[in-house]
Amino acid sequence: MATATSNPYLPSSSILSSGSIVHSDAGGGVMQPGSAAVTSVSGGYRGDPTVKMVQSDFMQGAMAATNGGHMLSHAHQWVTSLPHAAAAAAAAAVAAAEAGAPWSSSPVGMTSSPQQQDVKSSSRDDLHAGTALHHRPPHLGPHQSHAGTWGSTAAAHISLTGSQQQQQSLIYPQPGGFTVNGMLTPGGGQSLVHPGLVRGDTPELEHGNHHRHHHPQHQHHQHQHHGVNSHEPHSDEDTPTSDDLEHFAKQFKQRRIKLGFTQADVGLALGTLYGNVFSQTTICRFEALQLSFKNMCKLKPLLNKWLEEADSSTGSPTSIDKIAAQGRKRKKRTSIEVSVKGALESHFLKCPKPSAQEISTLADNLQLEKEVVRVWFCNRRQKEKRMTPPGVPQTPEDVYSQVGNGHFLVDYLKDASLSGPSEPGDQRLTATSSFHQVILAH
DNA sequence: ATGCATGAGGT
DNA sequence: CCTCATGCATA
Repeated sequence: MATATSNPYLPSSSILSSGSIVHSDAGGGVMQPGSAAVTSVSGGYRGDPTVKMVQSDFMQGAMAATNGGHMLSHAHQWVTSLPHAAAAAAAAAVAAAEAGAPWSSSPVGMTSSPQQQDVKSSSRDDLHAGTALHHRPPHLGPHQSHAGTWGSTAAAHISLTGSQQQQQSLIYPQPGGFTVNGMLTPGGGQSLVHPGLVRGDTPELEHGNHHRHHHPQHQHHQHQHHGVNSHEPHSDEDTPTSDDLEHFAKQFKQRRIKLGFTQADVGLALGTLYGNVFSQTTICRFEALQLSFKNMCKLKPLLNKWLEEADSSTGSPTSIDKIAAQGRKRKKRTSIEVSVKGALESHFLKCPKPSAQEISTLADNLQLEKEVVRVWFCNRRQKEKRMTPPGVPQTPEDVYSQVGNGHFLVDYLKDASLSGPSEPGDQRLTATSSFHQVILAH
């Protein structure tokens, strides 16, 4: 890492267009009128005031037309406003309206737990003291109520499925006991971080060992509760099954919550414990089984370990450092309008892997940067490979209802035809264990 | 909880 | 350019 190139990301393209109004399309329309695709701004980091721009555009909701190629939604303009001097206010970003996709639109009762992670805003250069953010609730907890499955193992070696091999061997501090969490910052302690230092490693996982190519697919057998205790892949080398993972994820989440930790806390703790920090996002995705099978396997041991220590920690607060956000220049998240998403979705169904040229054309039609479209497809493909299909709740019942109004899910067939050998080895693995599996009609 | 993004590896 | 693992920024 260490790419110190600071270079503001400038959207060069400024397209204009006619202002056709009327947007709004069914689908959810939960956005503020007027702004369709917005790119929210974000302050510059370090002493680099970036240009902020706002793209506003209006469009009509024309979508669906897959081939026709006239689903355009044109018109959008970029407004650039230059920040000058300390921009304190500025943050305003706008709102994007992406809302859920058709299939995943499940309002769900999200637990709103305020937690933010990270504050950045140093207008000046350099660091500033960290802000205090946590106030981790005292984990009171009666730890160890049931050691159930994985609880007993004293030390889970991180040997996972062979995905990650070396890597975190360096750090492995705190042998027995102390705290696992680096959270619990006792009011006020905060630490900064050394960017890039903590994790000097590369998660390399490759497909060196191929042994877990059995996609469970549709197996709806739930065998849990082995009368006695036996289950669980004895933490050593064995590839967990989807069921195992599903289970583990569930238990994990439960314990975590019981102990009073947030996903972010855990991610941070993992970093201090093993040297691999993870974000709230990753933990969240793990719990929701939204990672690839391989990735799940890789993370499980780590989380397992954390869990063990977590409930054994008597509450000795050990503060540690946390990672700081480094000054990086990230392109502002582009919000793609619902109708545009619909169009993309349609194309995706036709062709998950459009050629560069096709992407260009599409981008042109939709008036998005080509890169944006390319990335969209990449992400879309990734989604398709996750363990838990998007939007599928954890309960079978809901699945159906969801399906009812949603539609396509997985299906997939291998590809590898079309341009050359695509898809290295394997990697797909859909299906959690008990439910779902495709519907897809088209 | 998720959408869009970045980057490391592979081809 | 893709795939994959991850995460910032958001809703």
